[in-house]
Amino acid sequence: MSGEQVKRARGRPKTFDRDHTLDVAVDGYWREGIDAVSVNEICRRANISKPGLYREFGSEDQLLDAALSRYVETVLGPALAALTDDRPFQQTLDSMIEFATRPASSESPAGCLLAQMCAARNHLGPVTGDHVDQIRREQITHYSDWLEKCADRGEISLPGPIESIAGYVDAQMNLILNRIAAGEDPDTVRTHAYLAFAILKATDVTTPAIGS
Amino acid sequence: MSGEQVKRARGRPKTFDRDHTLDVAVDGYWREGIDAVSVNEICRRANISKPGLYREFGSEDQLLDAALSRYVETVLGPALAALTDDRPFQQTLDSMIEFATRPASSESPAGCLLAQMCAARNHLGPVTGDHVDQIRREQITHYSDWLEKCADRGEISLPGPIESIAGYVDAQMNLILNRIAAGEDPDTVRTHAYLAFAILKATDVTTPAIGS
DNA sequence: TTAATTTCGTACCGAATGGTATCTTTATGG
DNA sequence: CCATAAAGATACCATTCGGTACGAAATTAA
Repeated sequence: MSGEQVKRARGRPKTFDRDHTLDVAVDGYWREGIDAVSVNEICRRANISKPGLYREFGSEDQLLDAALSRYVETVLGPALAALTDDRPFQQTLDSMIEFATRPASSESPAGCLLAQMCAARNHLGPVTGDHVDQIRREQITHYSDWLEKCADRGEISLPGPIESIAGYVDAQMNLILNRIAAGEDPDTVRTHAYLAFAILKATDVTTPAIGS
Repeated sequence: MSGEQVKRARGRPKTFDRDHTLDVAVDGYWREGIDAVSVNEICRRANISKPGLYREFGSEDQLLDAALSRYVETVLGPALAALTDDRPFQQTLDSMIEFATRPASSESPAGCLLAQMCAARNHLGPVTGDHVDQIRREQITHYSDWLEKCADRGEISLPGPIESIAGYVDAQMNLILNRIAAGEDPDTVRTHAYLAFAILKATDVTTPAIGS
């Protein structure tokens, strides 16, 4: 048996279910929108007391931050793992788009909590806001690495600096996710997605320099 | 001249300044976000009483609807007029993108109130919601007409049914507007915008080269 | 003047919000 | 067995929200 016989802390044993609370919070924020779910409502759904929640998380901002962390761990991280599988570009792109255009189900809501937070960046508290910025930077880096490998393999051509293209990919993915979350037709959004990513396949490019 | 000597209505003369109130509402919703400006706040800023506002508009939903109407009349309509000027495709596109990526100024906020409402479609009341849907359909029709003319002139090639491409253009314009509203760098957004619209110029599709 | 009519705005409503003060409960340490 | 400590939750706080009851004010019609 594990020597995990931890010396209990001094006072009354904690019964607060952090995991369940975060599950409830993530699901609510993701499915109905951040602004549409109050702290009170989360307490009601998770069947916990408000002071209990505040003892655990400190503030609404920090609760949102914790929910984002959990979302990244359980949903976004696994999904982005597809980028490092070194499969052919088209295969990876297909699975990314297929994943992003999945409509809401009883298991997981449509869209993406992070994309939603990006869109509402202005309304976020300082903690969550900084966290979102950081995650997004990391995400763009992931896209950048992915694109670089595909370009090295000659599977795509980059019509611009790779950081810029990675930012483009990120923006387009967020667009897809938020359109799906808004209830738009998945087929339409998929078609538009392939249009937007077609610029990576155009092998004839000599892109006319744009802008100044 | 003016036989405008209107017989005054029966009771106390109205002093409610509808125009000014709508100016205040549009500016607030547009600049700070719909959810970030309450009815109370609009009353405060417009220096009107709340019952006065409710007597004029009926409900928050209807106030938002009236604000949208005003926005379309004074901002969106004039801006979309560029689509019917029959200028060369590239010129029209340039001015559209230039207009959409204009950062916030003291005169007009960044982004677009309609694009903002589209993104928050779920949180809108029934009146405003239906109105947004209708305006968006009209807008896509405008894009469709514009694209059709440009295609007829051989200035662009359409990589799909025109309704689909018009929807793509609409989605991309909304993306641009909302990124600018979120405070992103205009140059970056512009670069990405030209990437997204590059699919219309792809002359690799055996397009009869224009004018040699 | 007086009655009818219309608009005005103060002052209020109940509900919901994010956040806490405080007392009770349950544990450990001496 | 009592003190200390931690976590429990009820019941409350001030504020804001969208929305309204209602009497005062201002006008026309008689």
